[in-house]
Formats: sequence, structure tokens, C-alpha cells
Amino acid sequence: MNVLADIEQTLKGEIKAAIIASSLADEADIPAINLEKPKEKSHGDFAANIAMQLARIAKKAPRQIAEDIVAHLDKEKANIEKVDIAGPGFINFFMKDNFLSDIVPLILKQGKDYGRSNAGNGKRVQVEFVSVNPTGDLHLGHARGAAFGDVLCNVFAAAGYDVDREYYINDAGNQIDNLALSIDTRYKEALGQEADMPEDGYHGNDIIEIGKELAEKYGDEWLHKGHETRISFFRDYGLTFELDQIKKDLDAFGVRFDRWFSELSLYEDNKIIEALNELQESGYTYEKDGATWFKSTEFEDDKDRVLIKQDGTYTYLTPDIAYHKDKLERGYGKVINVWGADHHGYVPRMSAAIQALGYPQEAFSVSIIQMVNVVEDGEIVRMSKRTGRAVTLRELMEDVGVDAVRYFFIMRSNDSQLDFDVDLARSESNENPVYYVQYAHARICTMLAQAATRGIKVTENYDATLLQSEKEQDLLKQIAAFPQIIADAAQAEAPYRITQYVYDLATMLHSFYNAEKVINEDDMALTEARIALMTAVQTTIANSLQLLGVTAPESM
RNA sequence: GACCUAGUAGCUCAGCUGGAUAGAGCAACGCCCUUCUAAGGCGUAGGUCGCAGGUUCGAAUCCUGCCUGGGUCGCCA
Repeated sequence: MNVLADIEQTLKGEIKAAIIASSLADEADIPAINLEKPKEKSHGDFAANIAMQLARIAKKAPRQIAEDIVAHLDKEKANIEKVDIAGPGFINFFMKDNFLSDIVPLILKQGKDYGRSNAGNGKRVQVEFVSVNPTGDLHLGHARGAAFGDVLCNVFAAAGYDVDREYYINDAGNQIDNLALSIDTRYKEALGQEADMPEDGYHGNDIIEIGKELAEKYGDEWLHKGHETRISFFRDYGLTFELDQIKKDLDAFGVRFDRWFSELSLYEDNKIIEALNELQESGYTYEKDGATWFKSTEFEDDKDRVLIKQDGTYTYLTPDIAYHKDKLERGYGKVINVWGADHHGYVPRMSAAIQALGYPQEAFSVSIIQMVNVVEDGEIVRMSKRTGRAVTLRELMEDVGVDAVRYFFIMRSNDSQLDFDVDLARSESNENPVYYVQYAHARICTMLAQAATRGIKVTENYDATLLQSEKEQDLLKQIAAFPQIIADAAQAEAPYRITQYVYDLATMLHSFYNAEKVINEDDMALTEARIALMTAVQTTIANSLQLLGVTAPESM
């Protein structure tokens, strides 16, 4: 149930009826009616631009059309107080004072579920995100993707989609061999031997740690076994170790997955061969220079791509195609990938593969996450002071806390590069948007606690006509919009809209708080009405923060 | 050279997929705590929406061309 949507639906219906009644256009010719919420209060509660859109169809001046519509409008049915025609032909609707009176009782009733809707109609969506190679720590780019993907999934779920979260483990490529060889080197070093790192070896402290651990557990036992046996063991050992680290970090960050999908399993289950066969049978492959190629240029890629290299092994693309085939065969209406900006060039070839496998282009989309810079003392921090390497998610969480990291990562559009201001995130002050929003929530909690000690109860049976001030109306409109905001954020795959929404709501709350006193024992009717409103706002803020994975403290 | 992405107030960013006088936060300046949390509020100032064309009733938003920052162009993953 969505109060605001219902109101808009009714209003649109009446506008349409008025257009037909004044014979401005046939029903089939009427364009989709758009209602906006004007920024300017003198423009009413809703504004329609339909008169301008109809100008060409009705062959009349927009203002004349607007007048015809208004003359035929059933104001009673649409719950309208007053209608104005303004500017080039906008129709401004002023609703009756009580038009939002249903919203607070609804929120009180729905509680934690307020904001949820069926906008997605249960459509099955799968989001694959993070999917970092298990060869080292999560750094900030990954973390931004993790926060984005997680909140996107929350938003999808709240908007009525059936969403699954998945992590694709790259446990089969060269990088894992490299990991094993790097561990081998560190193992030997831990035993006091000299050893060289492989050319593309991993130099992180984690690998040194693994080497030491192996030396402590097994001594030089593994040196006496064959190279193949040893490397194979180290591969598994390293993979488990690294994956555990990643899982631990993500868990601490509040990110969980429904499924961890192993690339290796694609080999074991013959999925790669199947995918290759399908592409070949459809005529999308060919042989050249001793390699097997995919004709991705038939689907707007700028060059064809190698599937099987001269040495007989696969490129990264090949198992990935098999993986996407598998995903889509599992019945998802849409699969979404969250990738770093450095992988954007990979999108056209994957999109080509989806289409070559016979799926519609829209079944697949990629959200590109732009780079993150850490800024401290006004300067970009290239390396962690502590480790001398790229700053990791773990360090950042320890530094500024999970709430701030998550909020900051989601605060901006994923299309924009992000400067993560560590000083700002650390500061427990008004400059920090996380605290600003949380403070609004805590403030309401305090008020409600005060009210409770005075025996004032939260009730649906309050007098809604008492909430007429501008600031109260602003709050009512804002909380009423919540389900639609979520649905729009899901549709646009833009979770950052939730941060903007809740920030605006916090602003309105603070403004109201400073202007009016909620608990007033000389006017219990008003007090009850405001307590009901405050409870509804509290619920809406808490539910927003829940979507963001940020805590909603009761006191600060 | 090609592709992706960004260019909006001194700084960091919104601008709801084409609407009315372009908005926030920070920084600056001036006010508001004997009153439910001042981690807050109110106000002032601050703009050639990168540049140039085009599309139309209307463009920060759409199209074309150029300029600038970032990213990417492997039989790496």
C-alpha cells in the first residue's frame, strides 16, 4: 500500500476524465500524465504539465487547454481544495488539508515494513558484487562496490523484487597459481632459505603470514614433496586463507551473500564446454592464429575476443560467459554486475556474449563504480601510513567506524569519483552527515521517552487536522514519499537516493524541532497528534538507515 | 586514435530521466540554548550550469562538435 501513489493515481484519473469530458483528445492519444511536486509552495501540492503536452494534439493554446481541463475537473472526487493555472500552462493542484491524513496511521501500523512495496512484482534479480580475487585484502574501491551492491539489494528487496546476492570466486585463473608460488617463496623464506618472488607475485603481508604459518605447522615437510604437490596444496591453503579474510571483512562491514560461486566449479561441471559449444553451434566462434575467437563485434564490441588461447587455456572471458549462462538459466529476469571503473571496457564483450547466448540485452546490466580517493588534511592519501600499501577496508572501518564508511560510500552517485574525507568521517560533529541523520533519530527517541514518562501514548486515534503547520506538512509529504523513493531507487539502480532522502527528512525534523515544542501538557490533543507524527518520522528514518546498513541509535 | 565517466557557488556534491526564480553541506558573515539533546535551527552573501551550435512552448537535463580531469583499450585477471 502506498498512500501517495494512490492519491496521485486518483488525481491522474480525474485529469484524464476531464480531458475526455472536454473533448480535447481521444483517450488513446492522451500522453502519460505526469505529476510533479513543485519546489515552490505557491505552486501547490502537485503540478501537471499536461496542457503543454496536449497543445499539439488538441491544436489549442496550453492555457486554454488548462482552463478546459480545470472546468471539467471533479474536485470533490480528487480531493482538491483549489486549482490554479500558472505560467505557460501549468495546472497547480492544492489538495484539501487532510489529504495526507492516512499516512501516519499507516506507518504506525506497518512499522518496520513501512516503505516496502510490490513495485518489482517479485521479479527475480541477481546482483553479483565484490567478487575480488582471493589474493589479498579488500581495498577501498572494492569496499565502495560492496556498500553499493549491498544497499542496492536491500532497496530491490524493499521494492518488491526477489533478489539474490552472489560473489564470484576467481579460484581458477593464473592469479591463483601466482598466489601459490608467492606463498611458496614466503614459506621457504620462513624456513630461512633464499627464494625469489615470481614476476607477478603478491607482496602483501598476508602472504608472509601464510608462509610463516605453514612453516610453523609443517616445518620443512613440504620441501621434500614434489613441486606440483606442494604448489597444489599451497594453492588450496592460500585460497582458503584469503577467502576467510575477505569473508571476515565483509561480515564486519555488514555485507552477506546468498551464494559464493566458484569459478573452478564451472570447469568441474563442464559448464565452460557447454557454453563454448553453444556459441560455436550458433556460429559465433572461429579459429584464427591457433586460437578460438568470439565474434563479439556482431554485437557492438569494437573487436573480436579470444576464448581459447594458443596454449589451449581459456581467457578470463570464457568461464565468465559460462558463469553468466548459468546465472540466466537459473531463471533470473535480470543479472546485475557491480564492477570497478577499471573494468568498464569489459562490458561490451560480456553484453555481446549474453546476446549471443540468445538472451535479451536488458537481461544484463553493469553498475560501474568510480574510483575512491582517501583525503586527509585536504590531501589525497596514496598509501596507508601504517602498511605503506593501499588503504584497506579493514583499516578504514577501524578508523572511522562501519556506519560512516557505509554512509559515505553510498552518499554519492556511483558514476562520480569519490573523495573519502577521513577527517570528516571521523568527526563527531555537525559537519558529519551520518551523525546529522542519526541525531534526528535519537532526538525523536528522547522526545518519545519523555512523552512515555508522562503517560502520553502513541495512538492512531489522534486528530489529524491539527497537523497543519508548514513544517508538519513538509514532514507528512516527505514520509509519504518513502515507498516511491525506494521503488525509484531500485528502478534506477541508484541506492544513493536513499541517503539524500533520509538527509532531507532529517533536515525537516531538525527544523520542526526547533520551531515547535512537541510535548505540551496544556494541549494534549496537539501533543498526541505530534507524538504520532514523530513516531512515524522515527520509523521512516530507522527504515531508511536499515536499508543503508547504518545503525539508528536511540541516544547520542 | 577509440570507448566509458565526470565538468553546476571558493570546496564536496544534488538536481527526481525536458518544467516555473538552478539547490544542499562545508568554508565566510550575523543571529537563536532558564524551554522535549546547540552533534541543532534561522538568516545574509556566493552561479556565464566547461565552450559553441542545434532540437521546442520550454534545456543544467536531449543531439552534434570541441576543451579539461579520471579510467580503459592484452591470447592479464
